[in-house]
Amino acid sequence: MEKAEVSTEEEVPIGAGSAELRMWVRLLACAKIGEKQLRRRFEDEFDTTLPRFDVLAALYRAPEGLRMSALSRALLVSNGNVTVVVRQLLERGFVKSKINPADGRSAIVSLTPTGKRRFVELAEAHHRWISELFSEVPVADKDTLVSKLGNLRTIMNGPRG
Amino acid sequence: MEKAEVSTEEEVPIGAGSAELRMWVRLLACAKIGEKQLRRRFEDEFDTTLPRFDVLAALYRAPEGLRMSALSRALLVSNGNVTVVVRQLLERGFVKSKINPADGRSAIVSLTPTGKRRFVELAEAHHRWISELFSEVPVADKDTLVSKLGNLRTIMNGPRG
DNA sequence: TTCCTTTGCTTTAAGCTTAAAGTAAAGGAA
DNA sequence: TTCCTTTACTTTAAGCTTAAAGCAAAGGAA
Repeated sequence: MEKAEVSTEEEVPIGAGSAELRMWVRLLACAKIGEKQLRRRFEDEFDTTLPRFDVLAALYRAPEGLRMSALSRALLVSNGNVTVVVRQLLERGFVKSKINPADGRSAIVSLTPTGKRRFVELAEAHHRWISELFSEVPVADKDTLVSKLGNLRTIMNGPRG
Repeated sequence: MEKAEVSTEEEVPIGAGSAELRMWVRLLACAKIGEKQLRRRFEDEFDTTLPRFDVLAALYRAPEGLRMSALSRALLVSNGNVTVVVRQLLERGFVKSKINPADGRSAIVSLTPTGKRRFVELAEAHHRWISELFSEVPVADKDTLVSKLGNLRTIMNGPRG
């Protein structure tokens, strides 16, 4: 075969000229490339993962602890996923969990002293990797991207978010 | 309840003032929000997944077919992953695979006529969802982001990519 | 030919992720 | 009290993803 006419309107990659589509494809590519690097480095240098780091980071910013559902919302992942990742951190002694005295259904998760030290260690490396990854980006571009991506996120978080 | 919200950044954690870090956090948040929406819609409306769509898209742009390793490179995923997703599409009759006559180790994967029609259908919906998702973004911002994200991707794909 | 190395792909083990179903506490209403 | 609904979380089934190990063809070298 090899021929098999396409017949359906557009011959060339559908929607190739759309600014929205090109913006999305590029955004996604950047995110994937960066995530891939960070994943590999967390694995190689610290034997941990990005999701675990994300949980530690959220808890570091909340010294009083967070409920599971707050973690889920903050990290944009499902409840079930938080359960899994928090359990791994519990097993490693980086977080602790206690029943919410005000509501027997919910737990309050927070960092242990070991977990705090661990996060500081990971965060320094993380920051270093990010700086390195973007070291060749012109300062003006970084500022533009910080600003425009901030607006974009706000819009994407909107009603149809 | 209702309290316990976490601002996803600038709470004064480590490296809070860094433009690189803020850029990265925002980029990642946008990508996650968008992916979540697309995943749900592909599932709800077409009973398929984003990775399958990505493979169809790559093959649609290569009428002569692609080798597994070319797919892997194009989609930024591992070889093993391509094996899995291509198998699912084979089972559904959307792609076909033949041994590369020039090299008995490699296969050439390409769309079937059914697969072409399927992709056109999915791509139209995909384009519609993206347009909708970004409909409130000012045109100037879209253009800026297309441009700056293009540069960013080039840099990230660089030597330490 | 026989060996060795490289290359292309598949399989496997482990971990991430989600939606949906399940469990259980909370908070009322009757 | 008993029942009902909501809320918080966990479990499960299914699928994505990777790195590493494995297999087999290709392409030489001896």
